[in-house]
Amino acid sequence: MSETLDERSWSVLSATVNGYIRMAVPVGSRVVNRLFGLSYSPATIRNVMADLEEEGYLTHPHTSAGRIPTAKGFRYFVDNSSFSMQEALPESASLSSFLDVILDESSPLDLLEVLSSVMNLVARMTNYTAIVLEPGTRNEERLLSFELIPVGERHLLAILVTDAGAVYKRTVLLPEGFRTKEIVFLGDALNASSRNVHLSKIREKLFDEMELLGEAYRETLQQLFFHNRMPEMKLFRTSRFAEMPEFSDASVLHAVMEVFEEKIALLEIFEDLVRQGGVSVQIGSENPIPGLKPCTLVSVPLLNGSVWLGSVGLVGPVRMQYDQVIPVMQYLSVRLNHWIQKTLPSQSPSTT
Amino acid sequence: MSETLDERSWSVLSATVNGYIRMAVPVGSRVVNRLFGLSYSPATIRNVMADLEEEGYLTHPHTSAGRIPTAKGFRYFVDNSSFSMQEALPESASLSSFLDVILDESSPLDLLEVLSSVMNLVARMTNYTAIVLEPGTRNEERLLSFELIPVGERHLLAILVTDAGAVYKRTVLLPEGFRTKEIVFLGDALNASSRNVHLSKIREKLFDEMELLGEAYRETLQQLFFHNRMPEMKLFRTSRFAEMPEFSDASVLHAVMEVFEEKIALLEIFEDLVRQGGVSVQIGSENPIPGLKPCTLVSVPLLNGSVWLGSVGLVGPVRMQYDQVIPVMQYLSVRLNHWIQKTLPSQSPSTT
DNA sequence: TTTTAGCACTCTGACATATTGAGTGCTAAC
DNA sequence: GTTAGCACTCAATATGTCAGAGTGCTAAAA
Repeated sequence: MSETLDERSWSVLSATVNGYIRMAVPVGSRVVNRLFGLSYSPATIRNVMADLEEEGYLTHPHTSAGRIPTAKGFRYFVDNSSFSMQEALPESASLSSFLDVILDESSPLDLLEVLSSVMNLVARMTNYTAIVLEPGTRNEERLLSFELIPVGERHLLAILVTDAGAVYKRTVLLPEGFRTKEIVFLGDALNASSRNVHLSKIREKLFDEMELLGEAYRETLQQLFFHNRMPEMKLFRTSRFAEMPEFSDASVLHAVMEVFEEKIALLEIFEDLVRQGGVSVQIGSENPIPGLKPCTLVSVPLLNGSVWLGSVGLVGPVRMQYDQVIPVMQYLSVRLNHWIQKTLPSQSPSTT
Repeated sequence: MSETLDERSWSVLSATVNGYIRMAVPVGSRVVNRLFGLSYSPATIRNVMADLEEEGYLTHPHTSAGRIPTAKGFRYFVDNSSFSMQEALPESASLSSFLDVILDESSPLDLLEVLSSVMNLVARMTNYTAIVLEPGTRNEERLLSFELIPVGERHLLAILVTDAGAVYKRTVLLPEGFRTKEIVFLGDALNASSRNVHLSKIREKLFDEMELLGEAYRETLQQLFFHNRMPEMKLFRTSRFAEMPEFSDASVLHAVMEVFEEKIALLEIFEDLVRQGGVSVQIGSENPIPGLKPCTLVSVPLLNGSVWLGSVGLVGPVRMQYDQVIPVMQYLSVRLNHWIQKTLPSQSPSTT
């Protein structure tokens, strides 16, 4: 799709990108020549850079400044570099052994918790902001268990477990004169009859049966059975942004922080990236959120078969250490998805 | 304890504090005279200000600048002002009706969720950062229900409900050759025998009984019964700090953000403030966290009898709109604690 | 005795101006 | 095709000036 650069242009581009990533300052021909040991003189490099600028890979903040890679430049760099785990991250061994421990099948299983502790470590290792996302209610889930537990005099706690390992809970006040026994009985019946049935099916069935009941019953039943779990998103080390030079402008920083706080926009991005699978890299304005324009988002969806269970991601400045981040995320993608497939009950579409 | 200011000093101090809160800039004698309609001339006010400075209520950034209140000045101001809800916050009516809806006893009950939606609104109304804290496992809790639910082939989901409305859950892999039935039976027995008993008592009892069992059993039982819930802390609108002039210095902002991220330090503060009860105001360096020195924390513990269920708080710059924040938090203290006492099962210390 | 007016003084912040240096683009030589 | 040399540009820094806000002090007024 995109044209290919010749050997010399590529070496100049990649040196420029690497230099900018390392120093956060426009890099000039001299630096590229000296620090990266290119065998061309600064003058030649200047010529190449001028060409690269014309083709849209580099820019110029002002006449007498060095070059800065554009989004296109970063994109080309990312697409044409081959990153490898071993040389990238000195702590890669410790990440691997950490995963060995935490993904041990004998340890307690809670997706959000596992992902959180993993990404907490990754955030610390890479020095970028990590994201863990667990989407909200998904109708593809199947019921594993439904329990009603009386709490105090007039409350009932409903607990609903699905095959995705999700636990939904909700406490409901029973209206005056409500017969607790009846509803508990109904719950038991549901538990027995609807095991392994998709949640959406159960809802349909319940709606049909509820036609016969009175208003008060209906209301309470709705509350007990139809919980929606909100999507859950956790962020680690967002404070890093306050240290980075490209966010020294308070308004830029504020914009990013607001994106992190609202979460809805991020959720949508992750949703979109699920179908893509594998490691996605969105550089700068490649993502649709305005406040996130100065950032790059590297993300990985987690799937059990075709069911989306969650996503993990890393956010940093466009000037990100791609050579570290991408191998780490590739590695995580493999390990985590493997673990999910091995540990969670598989979801064959047979009983749909 | 602290000396009392005469009428005139007080009016100058309070005008200075109010002016500084409003404008975030050192206030001079002229401003105090004009904008606050004091009947003294700027010269007199200067004299008073010089006195107040000597006594430690005000400072001077440099010779020809206006005055800034010290922490002591703010403290005196807060202690000696009488704030009232109605005039303070124009949206107070909407807060009140929001609470009417969300604290309706017929709506589903989940402390963390309720507090979160309330403080989310409060953060938006006051334009400060709001905190909601639910402490971790508390041994004062009593068991309401214990359920074991088989998940898939070899997993067991343990769900433990306490009278504080807390739900603990944990999924455990059963070792090879483990007799599921036996352990479910054990769970049922516990459920029947230990209802309304304090968690700590149950643990002791279980420890005693476990002496008789083999290693594999012990391990699994531990995992099933002894969950610890981590403290849960939620923050709303932390991004506000990026907009405030006193945090335009990136390192100051970063320090605050790190405090918000680590959470442990904040947790300790909230723990300390529980015994104090009611609305606590910690101005500037009155709190022990270095990074939070330029901030004021206003907090309220939530108690069911003598049991600490959670806390809510607001964090802003020392230059905070105390006349808004304090009445709001007082109001919240009353409404939320009242709701908790009415809604949650009361905890009499009889079965201790 | 308390309050106020007046005045000299100080310091910041804004603005204008010079200076430096990094880096470019171009041309001519290798 | 590559490189050395040179004139040029522009940001960043330093220096200097000036206005304005605000103080502290003293002496007069209440």
